[in-house]
Amino acid sequence: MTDTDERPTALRPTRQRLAINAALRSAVDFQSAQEIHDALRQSGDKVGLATVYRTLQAMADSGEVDVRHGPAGEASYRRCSESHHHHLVCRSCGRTVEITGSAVEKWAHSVADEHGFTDVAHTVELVGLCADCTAAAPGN
Amino acid sequence: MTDTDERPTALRPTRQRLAINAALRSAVDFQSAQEIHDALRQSGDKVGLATVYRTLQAMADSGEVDVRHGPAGEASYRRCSESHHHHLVCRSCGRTVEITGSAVEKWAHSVADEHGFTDVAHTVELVGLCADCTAAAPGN
DNA sequence: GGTAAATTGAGATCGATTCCCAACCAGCGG
DNA sequence: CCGCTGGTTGGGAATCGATCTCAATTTACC
Repeated sequence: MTDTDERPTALRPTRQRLAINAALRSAVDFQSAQEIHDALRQSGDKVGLATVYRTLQAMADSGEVDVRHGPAGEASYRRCSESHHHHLVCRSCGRTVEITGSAVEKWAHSVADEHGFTDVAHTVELVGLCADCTAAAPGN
Repeated sequence: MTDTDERPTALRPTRQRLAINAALRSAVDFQSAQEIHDALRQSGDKVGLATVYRTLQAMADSGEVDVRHGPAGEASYRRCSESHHHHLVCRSCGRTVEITGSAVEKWAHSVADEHGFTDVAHTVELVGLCADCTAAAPGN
């Protein structure tokens, strides 16, 4: 365990990774891994699909990007602000709003603490109908 | 195009559908389609996997159930309008504690309202290390 | 320049979900 | 009551996204 744990990111800044990062930067919306892969191809950067998935996953893991699942279950990625936040998603049009909720953070910590839990992470997702979709709602 | 309507579902209350509905009712948490299918089998109700998927999808579409996606991307279903409780899960031993948080409910509603969203549902999950696992935690 | 470890990528594989299509079942008009 | 009709079912094939395998390549570092 000498250097075992102090070696979290032996990540090399390879061209592929930089390209993926750039692709994420230039995108405004959530993109699926395949869309990114495709975009990369068109940019002239030859990157394997596996690499895209690996990199995206690593980035999601380190919190550099947000992951979201579409209706079909496929994951989409988008670079996000570094601060911890959650999402409010429209279940009809998919519009996404980043929200922060210090109240939730505190609540999560206190609840965890109350039960003796430590190192707690939390996932919060709000799903509803945005104003537009509410107005355009059929069955309503 | 003219399906909009007053004749949304010529859905027959078949035994399969009732069985699936019952399975959802007896479950407390989100269940994947396959889990439901499996549970149905054990209950003696022979229902095809395809039928489970179809029915679940129809129910999700009509808003009878909520859909959620796990880390692997698989969909899980839960009948909505039920007790809003959440889980505090130990990421090491899997111990689970059921928790409630009216504070979160309120927060969710106010945030949604703030952004013009309506009919908001929320998913909250806390993951951490329970007391025992914290004590036994390796190295760090 | 040379070596070891990280990284890549093409294709195989996996797992979840959907599609296909013939058998089925329920309601009902004859 | 009987057979017709259309929604429904279900087993397995087809899809499709995501992951894994593993040899070749690249990079870091000496």
